[in-house]
Amino acid sequence: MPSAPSVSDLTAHLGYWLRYVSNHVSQAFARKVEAHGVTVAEWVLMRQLLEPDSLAPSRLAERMGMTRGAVTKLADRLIAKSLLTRAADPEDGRAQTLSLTRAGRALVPKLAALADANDAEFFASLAPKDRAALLRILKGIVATRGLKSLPVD
Amino acid sequence: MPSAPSVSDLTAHLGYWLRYVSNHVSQAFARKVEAHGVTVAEWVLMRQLLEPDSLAPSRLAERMGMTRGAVTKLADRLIAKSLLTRAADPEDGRAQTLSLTRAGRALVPKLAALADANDAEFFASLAPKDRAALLRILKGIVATRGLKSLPVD
DNA sequence: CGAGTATGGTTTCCAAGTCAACTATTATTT
DNA sequence: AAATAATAGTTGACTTGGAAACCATACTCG
Repeated sequence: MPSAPSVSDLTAHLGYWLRYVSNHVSQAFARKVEAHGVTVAEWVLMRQLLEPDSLAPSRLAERMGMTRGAVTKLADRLIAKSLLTRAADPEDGRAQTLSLTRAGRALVPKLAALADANDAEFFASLAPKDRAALLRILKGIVATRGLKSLPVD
Repeated sequence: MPSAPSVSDLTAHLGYWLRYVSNHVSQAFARKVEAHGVTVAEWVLMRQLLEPDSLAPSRLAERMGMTRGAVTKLADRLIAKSLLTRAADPEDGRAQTLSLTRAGRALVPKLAALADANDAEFFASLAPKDRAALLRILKGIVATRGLKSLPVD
C-alpha cells in the first residue's frame, strides 16, 4: 500500500492564512476604488506623488516594486484618465517626471478615505491588543528577514 | 494654503503590512516551486487532487477561488506537462474529471516539502506565542468576517 | 414528449504584469 | 575627442487570470 507520503495540509501553513486574509482585504479594497474608476496600482502610484509632488518613473518603480515597463504603462493609463502628467526633465534628456494633475491631486484624499475604511472594516473588530500584536509580528518578520520592495502585485 | 487634507500614510494600515509580508512569502514560494517547473497555481491544483484523487473542473474552481475558465487553462498547462489527465465523465456527458498522472502524484510531496520549508523560513523565527497569536488572529478575521474562497490569485 | 432552462466546460477578448530588446541620452575612459 | 559603457524610458512578445459569450448535454414541467 503506497499510502500518501505524508503531505501536510495547505491550511497547516501560516503563509496560507496570511495570503487568504490579505487577498480578501486587497480584493475588497480593489472593489471600493474601482467604483471610483481607479485600480489599486493606480492608487498606489498616485499616493506616492502627494509628497514629493513629482517623481521619475524609475523611482516609482523601485518604491512600488514593479518594473519600469509596468510603470510606463500604468502612467499611460493615468494620463489617459487625466489624473497624471508626464514631462521631460530639463536637466537630463533621458529622464521623465510624473506629477498629479489637479484632478489627480483632488482624488487622492477620497481614495485615502476608502483605504482607511477598508482597513477599519477588516481590523476594527480586533481587540486592540490583537491589532497591536498583529502589527508588531508583521513588522518583526519584515525586520528580521530584511524584506524590501514589492508591496504591490 | 491648501495644505494636504490629511491623507494617512500607506504604512498606517494593517492591510498594507499584511499584503507586504504575504507577497513576500508567496513570491519566495513561487521561486522555489518554479525551480521545479511548476507555478503556484499549478501546485495548488495538484495538491487538491491528492485526495480525493479526481475532481471536476468546476469543483476545483470553487475550491481554488478561480473561474472555471481559468481552471480549464490551468489544466491545459498541467496536461501539457504530463502531470494531469482529463477524462470524460461516463455518467454525465457534459462533465470532465481531472486526475494526476503518476508523475504528477510523485511530484506533489516534493512540492509540499517546499511549502513546509517556505513557511518555516518565514515564520520559524517567531516566538511560539507569536506564531500562535498570528494564526489565531488571522483565523479570527476569517471567522468574524465570514470570508470564503479566493485563496489563490 | 418537447420547449425552455440550468449546468459544465471551453473559448474569446481584454487587462495588467514581466522580461528582454531597443532607443536615446549621459558618463566614463583612454 | 572618440569610443565605450551606463542609465532612463518605451515597446513588444508573452503569461495568467477574469468576464462574458458560446456550445453541448441534462433537467423540468406543461
